[in-house]
Amino acid sequence: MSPATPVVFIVDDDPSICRSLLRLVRQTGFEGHSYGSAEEFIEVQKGPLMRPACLVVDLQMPGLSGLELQQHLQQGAARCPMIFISGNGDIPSTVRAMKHGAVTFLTKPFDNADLLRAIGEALERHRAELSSDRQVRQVRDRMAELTERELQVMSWVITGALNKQIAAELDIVEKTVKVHRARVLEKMQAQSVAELVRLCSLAGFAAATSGSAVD
Amino acid sequence: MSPATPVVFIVDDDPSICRSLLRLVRQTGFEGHSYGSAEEFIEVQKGPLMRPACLVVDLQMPGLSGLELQQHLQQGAARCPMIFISGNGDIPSTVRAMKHGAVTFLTKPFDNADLLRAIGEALERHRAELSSDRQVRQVRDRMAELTERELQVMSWVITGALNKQIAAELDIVEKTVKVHRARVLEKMQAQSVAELVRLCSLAGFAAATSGSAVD
DNA sequence: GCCGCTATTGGACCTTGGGCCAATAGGCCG
DNA sequence: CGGCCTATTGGCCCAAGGTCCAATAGCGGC
Repeated sequence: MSPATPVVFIVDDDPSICRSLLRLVRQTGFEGHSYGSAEEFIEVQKGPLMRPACLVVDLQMPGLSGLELQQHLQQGAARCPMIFISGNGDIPSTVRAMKHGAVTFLTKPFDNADLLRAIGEALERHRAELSSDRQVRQVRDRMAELTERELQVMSWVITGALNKQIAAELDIVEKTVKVHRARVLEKMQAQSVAELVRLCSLAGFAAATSGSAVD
Repeated sequence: MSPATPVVFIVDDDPSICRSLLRLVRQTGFEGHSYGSAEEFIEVQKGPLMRPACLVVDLQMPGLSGLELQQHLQQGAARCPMIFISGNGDIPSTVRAMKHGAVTFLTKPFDNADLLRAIGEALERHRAELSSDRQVRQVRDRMAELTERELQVMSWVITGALNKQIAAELDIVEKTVKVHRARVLEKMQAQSVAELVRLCSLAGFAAATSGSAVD
């Protein structure tokens, strides 16, 4: 929850653009780093980002293009919102970038205020994403400590099934279910079934074959 | 769940485009309707859409533009995915359309296959949206039947609070909480607290001041 | 004033959940 | 082979949830 300074990464093959943008973001109070190519950025920024960040990237560059960089990052660890800038971008590129989650697509020459607005939005988006990811990871970590049996029991508990029903389902005695259930709540650090349900839904953990009340 | 034929609305001020697109979508097996202006479409399509639908709309039109139509629909009942087509669209328009949820933005002349692909995606998206909306509406309807007191009790029940705690919180006797709790489960058609939690989270109903296990 | 809805409470009774202590059995590792 | 972990079960007991029947009180409407 530490308010680490947001960082803005700039990827452009034109050094003068890099310098100019760096100056702008630093003046605004962000940390800034620039890279002359997508490959260079990928090389340097391998691990997952631990603080709010965003990318300002040129569409056309020698080597990997902005769109290719976007695609590359989406399946990597260093995902973060991207802002595209381009001197002569086209609509198909814009559509593709936006469909893949770009914050915006600016055409040169652009207004500094527009870029800063976009950066603000990107950082905010990333902040929310990081926070959500942290929660999910935390829940997943706890879930990883469960034994296979406990996982099975949990998947039934969160459907609202009674211990008796779970016991029948797993072909064990009700007493055993109680033991597992208790350990599940303990390991998951949930004070109640309601909270357990919440945690599981947060982590995208599906309940066992349950009948939902809504079609 | 009836597999009603999907419908494609076409909004373009050029009658020949309308005719041509209508022919295309009808040939493909969809129902098609065309309108010569955004206003005309708005006038005809007031109520909420009950089956998969999408809009193919020209960016520039006399009167309301495609973007303005998009904005208008977003706060109305007849929301549905939009596909923009334009002879001379620009990147800012594209960005704006995409940020507001457009499926894609095609430039004339475009490939029929591209349009059909986009229509397919739009209809699929709308199908999912309709299904999700239906669920939410169903839960909301049930919730609307709850008395104020029952609503209060529910908001505590889904935090996992004990009847005793809820009683203290609302300054009533535990017995009363049990009565409300039972009526809540009945009215919400939930077989268990777990299911109730799920329903509430689906409908975006927040729990009472609860302490979550995740920060 | 009577009726219906809602909120509230009481009591009796049964079912469930959960904690505590203890024990057996299989599998894995040093 | 003796620990350690996991799964499993038993008994005992208490707390909490759920159900049925019943009753009082306030409030708006006919």
